Amino acid sequence: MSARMRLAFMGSPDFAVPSLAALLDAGHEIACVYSQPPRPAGRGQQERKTAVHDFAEARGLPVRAPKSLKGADQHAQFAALGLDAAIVAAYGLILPKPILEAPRLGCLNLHGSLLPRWRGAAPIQRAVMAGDDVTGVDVMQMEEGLDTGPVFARAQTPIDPDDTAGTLHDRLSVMAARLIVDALPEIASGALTSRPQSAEGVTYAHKITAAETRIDWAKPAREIDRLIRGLAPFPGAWFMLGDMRVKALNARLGRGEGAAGEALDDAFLIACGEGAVRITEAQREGRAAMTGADFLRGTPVPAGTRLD
RNA sequence: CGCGGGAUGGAGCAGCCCGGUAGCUCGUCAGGCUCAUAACCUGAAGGUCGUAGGUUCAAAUCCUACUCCCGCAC
Repeated sequence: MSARMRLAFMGSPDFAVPSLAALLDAGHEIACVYSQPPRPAGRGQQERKTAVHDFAEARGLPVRAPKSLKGADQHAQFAALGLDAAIVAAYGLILPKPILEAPRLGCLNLHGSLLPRWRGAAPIQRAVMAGDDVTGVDVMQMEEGLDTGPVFARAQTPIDPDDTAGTLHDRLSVMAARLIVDALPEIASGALTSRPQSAEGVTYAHKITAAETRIDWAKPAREIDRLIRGLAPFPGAWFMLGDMRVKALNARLGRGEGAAGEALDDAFLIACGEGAVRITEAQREGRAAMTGADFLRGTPVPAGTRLD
């Protein structure tokens, strides 16, 4: 049994939950959980706690949800925890230098890409959208730069043609959990040392903007297929079917040529600027997501239909 | 109380405005045909139309409250 360490866990969305759970299961002491503050979100603008926040409370862990970590107060409170290390996973806040340096081993970040590729906010989605054939998770020593720190350990996984950001996200979050639990004792003992990131191959995974989620059927099928899978299940790539907004939540490359946006058969094969894609999962506004076949049963899209 | 859509046999939907025998596309089961690359034909089973009230001779359909789900916005 490895040494029990005193940690802080800093994370917000679903991605981070398995890691927190794994650290607890491994017997580490989680002195405090940091998460983004609850915000009005979802329907009705209800205040919602983050996934990590909910999980931490359910496990009886103390939670802090400051709007920012700037300021001497925050620094002092954090330092007072007397940590061995802080594990950071998709926290969503910049950590100032005093925070980074407070724990004995500093702050370790779990990042969903093979650094230095896809530094930043949306690495998983960007990897799928770019058509990468492999990705992974890294554990790195955090520094002041954005995901620039030296890497301790990494786990890789191929991106399959039917992967979506969602399937990849789930896989990577589990991989991240295993990775940090395995690496932590070795980092503490010095058995594992970090390597600086390569200066080459640096890319930034910018946040997804609303503008890029609309499908432009004039683009090549290859790109549209990746866009659909990269934005699924959230926020979803979409198009207009008449005056109805429809999200395409999964797709695969198909065969065929035609006017961009034209349905080439009755089974959701849509012509793109070059080639065609078959939509295999879709969601109409106000309705639940469903398979392409189910969607078509209630909302036929006969050959010749034009999508926008 | 941010805006909006939805809840109808196992799945996806129509019907609701203009109350009056519950329909479509599938699936399932049985039989036939026969080989199909999300086959075809015939027949059958399966629904308290989200919940609770109200109006009415009569409510899936009109009114009220409630529950759950989803899209946008964030």
